[in-house]
Amino acid sequence: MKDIAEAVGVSNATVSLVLSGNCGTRVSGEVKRKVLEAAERMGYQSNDLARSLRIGKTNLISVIVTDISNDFFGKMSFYIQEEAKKHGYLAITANTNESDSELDTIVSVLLGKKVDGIIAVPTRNGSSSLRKITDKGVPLVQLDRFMEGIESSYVVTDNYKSTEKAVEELIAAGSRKIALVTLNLDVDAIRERKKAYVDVMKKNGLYNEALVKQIKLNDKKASASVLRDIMKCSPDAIFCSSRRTFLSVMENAELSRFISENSVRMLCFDEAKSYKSILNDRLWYIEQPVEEMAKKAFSLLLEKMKGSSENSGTKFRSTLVK
Amino acid sequence: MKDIAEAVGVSNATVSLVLSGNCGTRVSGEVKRKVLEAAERMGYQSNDLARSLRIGKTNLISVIVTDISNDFFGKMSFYIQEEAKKHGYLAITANTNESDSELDTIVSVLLGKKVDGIIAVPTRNGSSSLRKITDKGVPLVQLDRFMEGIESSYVVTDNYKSTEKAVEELIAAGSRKIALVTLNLDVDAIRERKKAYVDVMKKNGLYNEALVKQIKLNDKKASASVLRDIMKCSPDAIFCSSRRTFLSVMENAELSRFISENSVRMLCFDEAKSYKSILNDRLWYIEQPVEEMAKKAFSLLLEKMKGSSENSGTKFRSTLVK
DNA sequence: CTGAAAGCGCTAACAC
DNA sequence: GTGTTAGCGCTTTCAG
Repeated sequence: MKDIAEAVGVSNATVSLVLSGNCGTRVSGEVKRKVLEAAERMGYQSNDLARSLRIGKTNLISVIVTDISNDFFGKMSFYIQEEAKKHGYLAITANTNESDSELDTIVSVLLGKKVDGIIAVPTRNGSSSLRKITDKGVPLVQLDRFMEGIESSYVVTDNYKSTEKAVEELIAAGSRKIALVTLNLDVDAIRERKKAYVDVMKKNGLYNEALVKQIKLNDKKASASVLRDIMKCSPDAIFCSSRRTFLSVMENAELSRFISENSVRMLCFDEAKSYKSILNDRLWYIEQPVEEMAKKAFSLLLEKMKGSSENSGTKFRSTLVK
Repeated sequence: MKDIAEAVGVSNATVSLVLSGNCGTRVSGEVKRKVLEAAERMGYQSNDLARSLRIGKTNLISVIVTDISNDFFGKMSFYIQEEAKKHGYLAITANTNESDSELDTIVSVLLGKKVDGIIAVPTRNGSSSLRKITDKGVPLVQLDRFMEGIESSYVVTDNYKSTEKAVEELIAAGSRKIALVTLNLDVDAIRERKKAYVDVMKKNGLYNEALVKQIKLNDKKASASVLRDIMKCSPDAIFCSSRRTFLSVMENAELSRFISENSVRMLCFDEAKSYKSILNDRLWYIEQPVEEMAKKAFSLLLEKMKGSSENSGTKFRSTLVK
């Protein structure tokens, strides 16, 4: 910038005014043209570090998810990024892999980078990390899951109701022995889905503990044996309470064969479109409105970044795709 | 930091020395302890903007890919991030969606953020954007594809040889009418895969132009009709020259049924493990050594960030998984 | 062992 | 319309 100022023969300040576009009529057209020309010619590249340091704003936000390889979060972060871009923000995605400690280090890094706001999927015991964010006065929006007692807005889906409806329809369609495959992940979203399943099954006199299977996040061997057990109780339908469990089921060769040979109905909590071509009508899935959720999450964050201290939450309704 | 200095009763400089860990014996144990205690108590959070501005280093690198929803690039960026973390860098991933102009704006943003280095998958006509990076003296490593005339190291796989071998084995296994499904994407990697296929087919007197199909990146309708055409020539094997084309094929209900009913062999350039449970032995895929590539890419970048002006390239060998 | 002070590149009063 | 200047929070010589 200094170089440009010298080259054109004006002051630093003038150059800054022109380049940052904050110069209404303050700078003469002549000078303006010269400055822009020189900047172009000299390949000027602004320095955001200095700028952000000075103005106290980075135009950087971050979305922290628990599993970036999960398409739901992949899409979510994609849409948030798009939305952020529209408003002049850069959104970077970070991945905790469901680990509290990783969440904590990520939060530290982000606070160091002076992000203007954070959209985060809380991990099981991540509340202290989240509190670090709000303590620093950095705007926060919780996504997909909700932790009480944190000064933040949130965006979630109605896990209980969506599951309830889907399982009821499964029963209405004739399924009786509906197995549940869930995850050893103690967060509200997963808990609610299980609860809805249990409630509906009990209400219909179909509940049987043997039908409930839990697979372990980081223990493939144990999970494989759990999956084999499913076949033993010969279910006529399997409800996978997350995409992760659904994929585990489908990628298990034995179980996958069992499903197609016995025309077992599948219900997946989360979009599973690509499997429609194999399972056809026997696959139903619960689709969350990812794009709207992303937009909402960003707009809530934006409000807070603009200075609102109000916290609000939105619970979205999912749809059952048959 | 100023607050800590005041609280403890020492100077700014001393606090900085302690907190940044650059204080061998320079600071007395007593003072050191006090400073650390005060920092903890007051919830000190360092400001990377100021620090980076001062030392001229951000410890931030970026990996620019063309399609983050593609698992190959997803894993790649994951492994690069892991590797970066080990060396004290934060790696952020950006997505060009194969667009030259998006690449260009991303590069501008990153240069503004003063990243210490960039690992990028070039888009078709992205050379001018890449040159902006090198012109600023920012270390660059090209990934997956290679563009001549850019001052950078690179990491790619041997697309030609891997394809050649795989198609030859397909023929050895008895396939005669091997269809090729490729993409309208004019980059070296895709071109080489096609060339290898054509060469091998011709060498074996099996080449037939009707077996070569090209689907369009952003035109689902046109692609669907192309896919239907494949069935007309009743191939006994289909070689998909990218994961993207493979998924298009598998997600097309008609074609997918055709494949299973006629026991068509499938060959996919890229890992496609999850489809093994459906296609079993009839699916072969070419697996690129993602993790090693990621590590190599980062280590090449690291060398350049440490000041080496040498450019080197590595071509990895893929393996055929049956 | 510790403090004073300059300066990274930029912006925004305020002065002219 | 344009220039001068202070200062964002930190590091790092150089003096003491």
